[in-house]
Amino acid sequence: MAARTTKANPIPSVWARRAREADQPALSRAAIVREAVVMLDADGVEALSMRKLGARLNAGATSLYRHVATKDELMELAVDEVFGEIAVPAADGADWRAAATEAAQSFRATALRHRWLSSVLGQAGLAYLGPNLMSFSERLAALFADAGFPEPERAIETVLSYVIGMSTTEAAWLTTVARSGESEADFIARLMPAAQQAVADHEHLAEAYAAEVVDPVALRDDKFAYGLEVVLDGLALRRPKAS
Amino acid sequence: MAARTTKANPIPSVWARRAREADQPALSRAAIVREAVVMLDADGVEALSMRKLGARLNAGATSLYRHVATKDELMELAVDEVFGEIAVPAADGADWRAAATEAAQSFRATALRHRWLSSVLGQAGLAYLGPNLMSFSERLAALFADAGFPEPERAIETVLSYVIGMSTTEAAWLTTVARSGESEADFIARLMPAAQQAVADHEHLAEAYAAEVVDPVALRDDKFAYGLEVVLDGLALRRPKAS
DNA sequence: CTCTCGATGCGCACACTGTACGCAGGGGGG
DNA sequence: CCCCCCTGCGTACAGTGTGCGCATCGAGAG
Repeated sequence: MAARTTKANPIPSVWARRAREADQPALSRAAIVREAVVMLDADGVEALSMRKLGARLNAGATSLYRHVATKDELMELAVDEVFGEIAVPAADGADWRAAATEAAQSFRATALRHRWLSSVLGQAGLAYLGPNLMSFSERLAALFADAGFPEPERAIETVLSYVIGMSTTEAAWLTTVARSGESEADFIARLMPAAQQAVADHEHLAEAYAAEVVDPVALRDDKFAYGLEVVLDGLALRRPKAS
Repeated sequence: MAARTTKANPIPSVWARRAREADQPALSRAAIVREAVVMLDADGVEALSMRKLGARLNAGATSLYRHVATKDELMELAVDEVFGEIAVPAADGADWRAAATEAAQSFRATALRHRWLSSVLGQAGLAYLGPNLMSFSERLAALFADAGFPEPERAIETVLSYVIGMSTTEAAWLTTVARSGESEADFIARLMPAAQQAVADHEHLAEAYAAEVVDPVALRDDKFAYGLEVVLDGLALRRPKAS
């Protein structure tokens, strides 16, 4: 029956001819990447499969491969996509510390908003050459060059390493918390007995674990800011004008 | 035919009864973890499967599950295993900078020797409570407490974040290089044209990419040492005795 | 000695993954 | 008008982690 059409339209030229294409902007690399980021944000890196992503876009899994060579390439694109969210202030020369702090905070916020980012970076690093990553680096370079650092890349790598390391640790922690389904404070409370026992015969650690955590979010904010100040102090010592 | 035995011994009580068990120490959690680390080192994190690991140990895939609850747990154990390789000097009070530097270098060396470490840390963080990770943390805490820092954890987290971030980036880069099959210098040489083109209209980046890389290994060593000095300088400013 | 029991290893099966391949259909250029 | 190329998809394959139940074996009880 109906030898011409395989299954979609029983009769050619009916009411809703290609109605789907009208409301869905078909399939495009941009739409795929956007939806992939949404899925990654929602359920983490192990929950993103080509089949599920295709289904979300009203498409078959293998259709995606017309726009994206491979899943790894998709991840590269997703990484570059979220790098576009990081705000690096333009170099205005005056207050490089404030600018660097703002950039670092923006990076951290992005990494915590997209908790899969760090783990993907760990597998592929910053070796990508995506446009957003490029302009991110360029703006950072401009900032530190403008501040008078003779080797801006060194400064960038130092502060970026700190920010990446701290954000990675935080993101991993928050992922663990999220998997438990509890609030961060509840999770900590439930974990405390086990942790204190594990730490019992390590005197310095026991001391560190003794304090009660009242506001975990503020505590993490503080830690990040503290370390950032340390790094920026160390860099300030190396800025020619200063000494 | 031989209704009793399914397939292994055609005749009971023959010459080589249980010969295999004699030379192979059976299967144990320790042996599994050890071999898993070997496989991870050799071919990276995506090449480790329970089937292949089982085969390497003359065992079936599912036999491993008698000793390890899940693959994730195996990875936790592997992480703790390699944390045992990191050498943190005992606190001797005098030269905390030298001790911290040694610990940081040892961490980096371990992370580069086991390049899968960073990517796993990105997925699970330092939330593990394994014994080696515990004593690693304890020794670090002792070191900084002995140096007179009032909040040793803050100092630890700062320097550790830097070290993790830098090591992660390096490990990811080295993994990319290794996949190409070329030496690091050759890979860089081959990449230069593409990189310089991608960087063409970013003036500060172009400047940074202009220099020729003659000894990539030494360059990476330098970068790491530079950033580490920056961080330690920043910490030194906060040590009570110093100011 | 026999009998039983707990620990260990393993084959099978299931649901799921990334992706190669070749076919169908529709829009744009000759 | 026809043709061709681009896009989407169904099928298929090799591989994954792991639950389940059975076979085996060493040790201890009678």
